[in-house]
Amino acid sequence: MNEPVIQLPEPLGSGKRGGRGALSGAATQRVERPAPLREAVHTALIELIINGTLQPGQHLVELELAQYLGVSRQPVREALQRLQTEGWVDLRPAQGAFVHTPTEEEADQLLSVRSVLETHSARLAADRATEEQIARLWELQREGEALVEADDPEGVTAANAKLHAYITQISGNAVLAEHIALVERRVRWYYRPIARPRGHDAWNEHAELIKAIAAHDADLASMIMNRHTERTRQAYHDQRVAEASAEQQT
Amino acid sequence: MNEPVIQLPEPLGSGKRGGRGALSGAATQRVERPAPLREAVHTALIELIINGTLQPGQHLVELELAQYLGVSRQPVREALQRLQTEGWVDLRPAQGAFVHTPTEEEADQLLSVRSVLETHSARLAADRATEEQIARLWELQREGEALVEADDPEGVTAANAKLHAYITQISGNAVLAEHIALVERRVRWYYRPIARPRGHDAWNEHAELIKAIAAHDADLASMIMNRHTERTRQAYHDQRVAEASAEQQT
DNA sequence: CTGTTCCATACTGCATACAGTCTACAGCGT
DNA sequence: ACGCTGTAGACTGTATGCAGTATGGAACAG
Repeated sequence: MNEPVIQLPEPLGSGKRGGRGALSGAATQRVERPAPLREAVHTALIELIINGTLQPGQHLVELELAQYLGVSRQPVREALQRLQTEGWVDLRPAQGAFVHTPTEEEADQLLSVRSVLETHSARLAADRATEEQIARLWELQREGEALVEADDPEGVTAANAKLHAYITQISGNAVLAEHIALVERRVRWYYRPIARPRGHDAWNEHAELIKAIAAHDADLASMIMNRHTERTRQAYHDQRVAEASAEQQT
Repeated sequence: MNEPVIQLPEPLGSGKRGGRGALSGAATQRVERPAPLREAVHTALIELIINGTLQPGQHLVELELAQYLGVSRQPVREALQRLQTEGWVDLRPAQGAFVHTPTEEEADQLLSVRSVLETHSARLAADRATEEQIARLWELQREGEALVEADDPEGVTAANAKLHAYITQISGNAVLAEHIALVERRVRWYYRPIARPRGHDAWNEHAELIKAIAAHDADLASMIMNRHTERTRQAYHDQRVAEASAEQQT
């Protein structure tokens, strides 16, 4: 009825019935549990949603996904469960899974929550950062700046995520990190249609932030991060508005 | 091997094979989707974990749970998936589900995250609260105070949760509400062993908070909520310390 | 031509079946 | 006595089967 016409690099459950990963033989010293198929399916589906292969609102038929990914319905269902709690799909009883449709309001709320969490993370990071970690921050900063110069939006986005993730790591609060990661991925998705990341100014703000962390000035770091994330949120807003008015003129 | 010896009020999937809820017949105008079994299982398991029937570290054997709840392994597995992403259980590949073991560190991190989120929620609520909502807040406040007077710890805890939840609702940020709810339930669990909620002083703080919200003073409301949640965190800490030293003397 | 009813089909939700892996214990060797 | 190896049982991970419901379209009435 529908026609996904989606291409997969490799069939996830590669032939073998037992479905154990290809690396079963390599008996490295570590116990190295073979990752269950559901994990792979989960990852694959997020990727498909983020890159737009699976469009918002689209009905995800379990059997189709299963065949496409080369597994049975079972792992697919389990992955869908998790995707629902993470906000990627909506499970409507007796109807199945639908790719979640992000609303403008929800995007704003996500950015707001992210702002709060990241601000707290910056505060904690300023308290705890070691010299070594600060050095690493400057390293990430230089990498980011280089990518801005090279005008590589994809790279800049990745570098940005990396820097923020590292700050979160420094903060030493795993629960906080989990929640940020959850929000972060969804933001990245919502954000995608209007992709173009902020350039020089964002990274200037990063530099300020790192300075504050290096000085262990928690209040300042927190303040800068708050301003930083709120600006991203504003940029999102402006873009939407611009988009809307552009649409009017068409 | 193990002996859960747990008693269930009623068999979840009550006989009927199709497993549809008992309210299938009542054809009210609304479409009233029959809630899937996995939902019921999910709720039931959280309850069992919170009330201590399922102890931290315990191995959850799917078949046992299934039989106990009167369903098959399938809905149990799906519920476990969700429980994992929500932090209630750990799924070890090829070994199964184990009730998550809360560490002291993790509890502190959760309280910290909750504090940040609730603080933000209070700020937003102060901005948006309507007269009607404020009236409702005072109502909840009175209920809570009454329960404190009546020395009903269970009731106080519930009233507390209700008040906080309502503030979150007023804030109008659904994403924020989700995250708070996620953290909240785990906190309640971790907190349980040292249950006794703070009494009068907590509710005095609530009153101050509601006043600030009623005055639409976002900064003040935010400040009060921050102090309030941090105190709860401190209370948790003190209790742990007291416990530890008490144990020493034994 | 429009609106309604009925039916076929597709898909979900749940249950069951099967294959592979982990664990513990018995038996053997040292 | 102690450690190693082999084997049986238990449990997970995955696949398949089955019943019930939602949906779209055809047939029919107005």
